[in-house]
Amino acid sequence: MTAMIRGRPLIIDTHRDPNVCLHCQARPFSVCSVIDDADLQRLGAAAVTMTVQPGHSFIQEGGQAEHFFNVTAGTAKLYKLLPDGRRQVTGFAGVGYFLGLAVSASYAFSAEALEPVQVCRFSRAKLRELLDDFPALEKKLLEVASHELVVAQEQMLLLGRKTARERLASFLIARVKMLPHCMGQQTVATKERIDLPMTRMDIADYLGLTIETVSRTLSRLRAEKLIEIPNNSEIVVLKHTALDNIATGMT
Amino acid sequence: MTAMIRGRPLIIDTHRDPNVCLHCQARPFSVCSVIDDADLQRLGAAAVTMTVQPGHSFIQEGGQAEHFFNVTAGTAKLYKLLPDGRRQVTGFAGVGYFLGLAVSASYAFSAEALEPVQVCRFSRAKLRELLDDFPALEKKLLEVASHELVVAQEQMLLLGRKTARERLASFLIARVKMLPHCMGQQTVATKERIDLPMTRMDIADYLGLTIETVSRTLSRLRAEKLIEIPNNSEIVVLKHTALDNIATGMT
DNA sequence: CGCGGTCGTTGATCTGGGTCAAGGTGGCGC
DNA sequence: GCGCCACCTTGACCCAGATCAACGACCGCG
Repeated sequence: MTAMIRGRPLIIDTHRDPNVCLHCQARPFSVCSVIDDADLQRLGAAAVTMTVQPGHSFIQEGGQAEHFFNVTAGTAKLYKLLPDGRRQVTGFAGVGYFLGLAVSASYAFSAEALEPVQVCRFSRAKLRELLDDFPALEKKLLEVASHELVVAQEQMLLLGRKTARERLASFLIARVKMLPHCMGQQTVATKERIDLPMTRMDIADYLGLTIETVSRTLSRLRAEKLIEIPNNSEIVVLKHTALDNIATGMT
Repeated sequence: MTAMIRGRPLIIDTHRDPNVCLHCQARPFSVCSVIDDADLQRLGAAAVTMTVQPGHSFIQEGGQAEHFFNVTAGTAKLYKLLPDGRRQVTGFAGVGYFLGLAVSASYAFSAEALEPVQVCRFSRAKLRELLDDFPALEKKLLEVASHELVVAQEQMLLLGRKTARERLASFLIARVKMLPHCMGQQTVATKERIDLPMTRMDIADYLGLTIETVSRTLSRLRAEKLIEIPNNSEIVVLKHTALDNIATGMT
């Protein structure tokens, strides 16, 4: 059982149920989905679960890359810094996200919890063992990495060539697409509610903008009745297709 | 032997030496390096070699992703387009570069030859077979993909947060780093000659700038005696460390 | 309930890099 | 050799988004 001690950055869970993985709600969304139920105990034995409090980091850019992580709850931001403090958020890691793929000796980015984050931590050596024993896991990781690459290229297009308006629209549409798919018909006017665990500053650093531009642009989209902003951590997409057209540069 | 027919975009080599891979000069730089000499014939049999003339594409964004490619000679640019023609070059693929990692049904980017490019082409099915038979190859691909991800994150930092001057400096330093390492001592004043197979337009599209800004910024670096520009396809780095400081935002 | 602090919004102004425009340059074919 | 054409450079001006500044909204705490 995980001890939930407030005020400490990391809480490492020492008394583990050998069947944690079997009941893990993150499994269907993560690389662990390729491991059979029968083998899950091996996986569980190799991992340590950790809780990271908001604002605290569990990966530091440039630090020794000794571990791999799998997010099982919450959201973290991944970012790189320049010496003078300029920040680029390279992504947000939600449930199921696999972190630490960088094979070099040190991490290429930092990871900081936005909400209380729970992760499974694997040592480099343990992961290697698992990969040798479960080729399906290695295949899955290659698949995940390939997908990440596609996403990264899309983000390069955004950062290099899109306007502020297009960047915000792209961000909102991407967030809508990662909502648990509702089964009902998708109409043009369907209300889609997005949860934003990150601040405006994080969004700005993700989109290569300033906080003021993010704020102004969202205000304008609201004035145009494309979105609603019920509160700072929620946005409702009112006109999905219109926003999608803006996102893809068709407006 | 490869027929070198000018004026056609793609030349597919049909009469192949079963030992092409054994003598391939690109092997040490490519994923093929993990395959034993004894198994190289299998690899060679699975591949078709192709020559692509400058200006011609061998991968189209959105097209059916049926093949994987390994560059064995020349350089290609990889890019994504917006509907109105805005372009983002996501990378340059030189000798040894493995292309097509995207596991989805269609390619996420286009690839166009800058110089005559030679590639080995594998069908999706053949590659899958090879991956199943040579786990080392799969490991290597995961390693390559992970490295690509690190590079992509670095490029996001560049596109999102660096100034034009820092972008050009980063580009030049990255090019210097991929030169065949000369064994001599690296001094601050060491002349390092970079070959640029791409146009200023390609560089601009890679760095998220316009052609004019690239030109102006290079002129300024030349005026400051940090670089020399003997001709349009070559740049000599005169002050590596000064340029490196600019690249990393320390100036 | 008031206070301080963080986060977000909005307005005024500034500027790095984009846009528009006008040459320069060099390689290639005839 | 000469002219064409693609590529590059340089200058003048402009604008999207950054910067600077002020204020508002919300929340936890004493």
